[in-house]
Amino acid sequence: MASGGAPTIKEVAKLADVSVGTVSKVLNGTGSISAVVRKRVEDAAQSLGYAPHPSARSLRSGDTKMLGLLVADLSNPFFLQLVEAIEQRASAKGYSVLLYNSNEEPLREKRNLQALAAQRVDGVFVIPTFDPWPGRVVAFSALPCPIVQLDRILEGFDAPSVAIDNRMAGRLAAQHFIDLGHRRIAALTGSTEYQIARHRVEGLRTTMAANGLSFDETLLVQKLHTIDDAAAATFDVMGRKNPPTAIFSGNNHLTLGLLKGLSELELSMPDDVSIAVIDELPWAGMLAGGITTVVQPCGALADAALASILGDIAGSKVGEPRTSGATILQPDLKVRRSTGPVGNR
Amino acid sequence: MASGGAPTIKEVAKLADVSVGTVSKVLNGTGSISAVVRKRVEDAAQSLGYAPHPSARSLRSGDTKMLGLLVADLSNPFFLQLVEAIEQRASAKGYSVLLYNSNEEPLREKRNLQALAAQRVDGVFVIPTFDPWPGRVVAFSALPCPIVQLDRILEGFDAPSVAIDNRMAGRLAAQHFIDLGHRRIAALTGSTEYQIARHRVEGLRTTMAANGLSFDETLLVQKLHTIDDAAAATFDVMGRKNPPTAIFSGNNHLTLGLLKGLSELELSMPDDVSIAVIDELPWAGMLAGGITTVVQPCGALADAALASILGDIAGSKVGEPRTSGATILQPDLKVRRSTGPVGNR
DNA sequence: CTGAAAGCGCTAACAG
DNA sequence: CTGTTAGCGCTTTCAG
Repeated sequence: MASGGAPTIKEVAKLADVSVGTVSKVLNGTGSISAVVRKRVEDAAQSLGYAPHPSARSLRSGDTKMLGLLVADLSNPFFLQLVEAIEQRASAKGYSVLLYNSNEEPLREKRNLQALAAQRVDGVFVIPTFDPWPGRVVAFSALPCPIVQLDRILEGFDAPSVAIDNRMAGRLAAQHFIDLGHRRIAALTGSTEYQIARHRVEGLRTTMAANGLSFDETLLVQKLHTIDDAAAATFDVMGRKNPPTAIFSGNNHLTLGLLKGLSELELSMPDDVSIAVIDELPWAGMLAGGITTVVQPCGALADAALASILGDIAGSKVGEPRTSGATILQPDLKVRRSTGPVGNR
Repeated sequence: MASGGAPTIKEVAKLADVSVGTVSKVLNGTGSISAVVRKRVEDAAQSLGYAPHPSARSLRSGDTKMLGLLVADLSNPFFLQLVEAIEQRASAKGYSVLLYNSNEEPLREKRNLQALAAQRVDGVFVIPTFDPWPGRVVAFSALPCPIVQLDRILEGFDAPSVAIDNRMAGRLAAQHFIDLGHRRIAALTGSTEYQIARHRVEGLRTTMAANGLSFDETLLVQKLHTIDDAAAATFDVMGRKNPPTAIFSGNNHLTLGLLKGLSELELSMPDDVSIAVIDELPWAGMLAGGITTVVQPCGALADAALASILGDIAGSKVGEPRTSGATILQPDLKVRRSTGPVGNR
């Protein structure tokens, strides 16, 4: 065995009896090369199993063909779907994905960002953690590459973003409930200090109002965080003398608590109460009939995010300013058997 | 603004009024440097926000500080937990993780492997897809870096592996059932052409035998793949004149089908039937009482896998042969309320 | 159309 | 102890 490591462009050149420059041109399709030489080079590269050394390529060309993916919480099924969709599309475009999970820990997000910044990736997708850390927006802004925010949009961070119309998400659920005759609707939601939760609740409210209904504010349970929070809230509202006939859950996490609460109360859907939630729980199909869900178009979100990054990458070459538009896609209501007409009680 | 790009070692050298070699030594802790110079260099690097260019570093040193993670199916909650555990540990050791999802598609695994091979990562974790593709073992063996197989072990692929004792997993479940008085035990399992499923069933069988019981082979439903397969199998066995009092599910996927089947049959656990399954479903807590589960020690698996890779990386420097031992860890039975004593029917 | 050579940023040998 | 220098493998002018 002659050489220990992987074949270099030099060896290809020697085998094809041309210069390294020529090999590079052939393999990159730059410059003009005669057919015979092209063939010789391609054969030589093929027979040696040559692949260009990424570090050497990057060092010259300045790009890395890698994209960073900074996820607030991998165990959130919705974020995971986003990760899957992005990985697939990035791969198809010839990019590799560097994955960082923040696990909803601000400190971890900070460290991940530092690691990412040192990596010289060509672009970054970020789903920010819920809780901020000091200097976060500044740190994100200082990234020397295109960045796109997904789902959660940071206040004051002027970078492109891709998310759904969260007001519409609330509206779809509310209208569905109303169409089924529900009037007493409860809502479980996170802290409305954050845009997402606020918009979702706004959607509920405006749709109720548009139908001439007023939202019973005592049935709006906010600032819920943990699964147990949501379960407790479920206990609370369903235990009142005049309980709601329908419950809305504002995210994946709270839905788990809602289901847990209902299960412990031995209430069944939709007979005892109708529920509609935001974000698909992939395994909810095991519940007979499934759960009526406002689903986000993960594929389209990933497409838009990747387009934003790649457009920015191309744009940066001609010195264009970083685009910072907000892409807003529409969610979709999937009606399943957790919701039914009111009044069988 | 003077320079457009990120600061280089040269600029640090100029600012600190030393040579680039000295800067390199200070920053890498190699060679011996006087305290004053060290301080000057560190300050200069600090104030410029200098971070070494990874491509340049890699080109010289030959390593990339990146690890590849080739996952059969990201949407499998168990694999996802493994990914989370590995990412966390790799990050802590200063490695970045390149993620590739095969989505159980052999072709995608093949393409991912090619991409990975071209990336010159320092090591690879692989959870192979269930179905093979022509030349798979050869392709994996040709990787020019340490590799470790996780969970699924490829027949004929002589590389280090980390997995649990799958026979023990079957034994734990069987013994638990038997202790509760169950005698008619059904099992849902994948194709026993694969080691994992085979070992799990073996564990069931030997434990039954050790307790003087014989396994009713008509209650062993093999070659199940989809969720609907498992649901149909559940319908089948529970619909017999003499149905089982307990059901075992061999993996995450089949558990979903089992739950779906039971839900549609309106059978409840553990009153109508006890169930015990392999692999945690993170969201199963919403089912009142949870599901009795044989859990795999994800953290320990990740630790072992990383140690194997890093050990191999260190080893390869002194020219040691690639270690190819199989690390086998023990699973753990978490008893919850889906199992109960037999005979309340 | 093809070859020669510079140099991306860094590390490691070798001089001093 | 510190500086100088030769490349790592590749792309890209610039000559021919």
